[in-house]
Amino acid sequence: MTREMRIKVAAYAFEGMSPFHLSVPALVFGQERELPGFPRYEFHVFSDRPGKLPTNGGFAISVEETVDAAVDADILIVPSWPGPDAEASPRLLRMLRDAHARGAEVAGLCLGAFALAQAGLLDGRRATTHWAYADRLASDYPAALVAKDGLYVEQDGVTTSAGVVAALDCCIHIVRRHAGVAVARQLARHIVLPPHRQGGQSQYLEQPVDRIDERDHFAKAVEGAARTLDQPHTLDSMAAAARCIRRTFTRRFKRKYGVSFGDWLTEQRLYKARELLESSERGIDDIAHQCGLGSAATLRRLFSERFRTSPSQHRREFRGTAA
DNA sequence: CCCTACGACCGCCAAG
DNA sequence: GTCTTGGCGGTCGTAG
Repeated sequence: MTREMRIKVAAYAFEGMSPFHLSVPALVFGQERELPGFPRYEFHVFSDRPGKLPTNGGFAISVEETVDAAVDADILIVPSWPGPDAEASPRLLRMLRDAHARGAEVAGLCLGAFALAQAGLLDGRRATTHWAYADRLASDYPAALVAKDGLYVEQDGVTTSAGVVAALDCCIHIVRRHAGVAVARQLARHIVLPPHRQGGQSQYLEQPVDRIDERDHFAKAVEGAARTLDQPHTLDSMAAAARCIRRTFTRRFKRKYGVSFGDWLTEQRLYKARELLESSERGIDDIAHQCGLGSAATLRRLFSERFRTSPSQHRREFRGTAA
């Protein structure tokens, strides 16, 4: 994206929506910023029925543009959605499909994922939504690959984000795609947010339970593994720590976190590896061992599968453009 | 390329 | 009747 080009961002609004959801993209895309390299966004809010739109926040907003405002948008955002059963208008569905087909970014924040799903954009793609509705999304749209961990998920220009606050992480991610890591980090710093929060929404799900029940062996076992990623963790060792049989551990883990233990462990290790790549000068092999990934070869393979770039390339990009 | 060993994963069913 | 657990066994992916 060149600096002179205006990037048109269109966000969908509806009656009774939460004002917070709309203000997240507005915060990121809706104002000029002094940051060097920050793209010039042009922010539009549109609705099926323009006019005065009551929100659930006790005040109304005035929306002037119709769905047609999205016809040439570079980024199309559905910041929220009335509910899993709400049906998108044919025009909105067409806009979503067309936007994706012409290469525009499409994002569904929080329940907005349901609108994207209705448009068929989540078919065969990784996606997420508010944790309380993740099961619903998965069962209503079996073709969508619903991930229950992670704050947001992006594939092929289709981005969905988890709970309410993750929308901000998600919008910053979109900026990162357009303007690079450095600009995204500056932006994040400007609006007071760690440059890239990670850890998955599972932690929000589990924390209250963990605090209430101090003797929850299962939670302790998982926390222990997360703290000692450099060490090997097998299902047997985890089961022993959780005081149950292996099969019970895998079953409980899958139910609580939505992914298998192995996949979760690898994910945690890759996050740690990326963190070390960014914040230390250690060699790749050293980092691989620190993260329990065994060897540099394994780290390279998994890293590129997960982040679509090599460890050294990631480090170079992060350094090269860092502010 | 195949083969083997091993661990992870998960469907299934019986028992509590 | 239901929910969870223990346990079996088959399949799959990976390392060597």
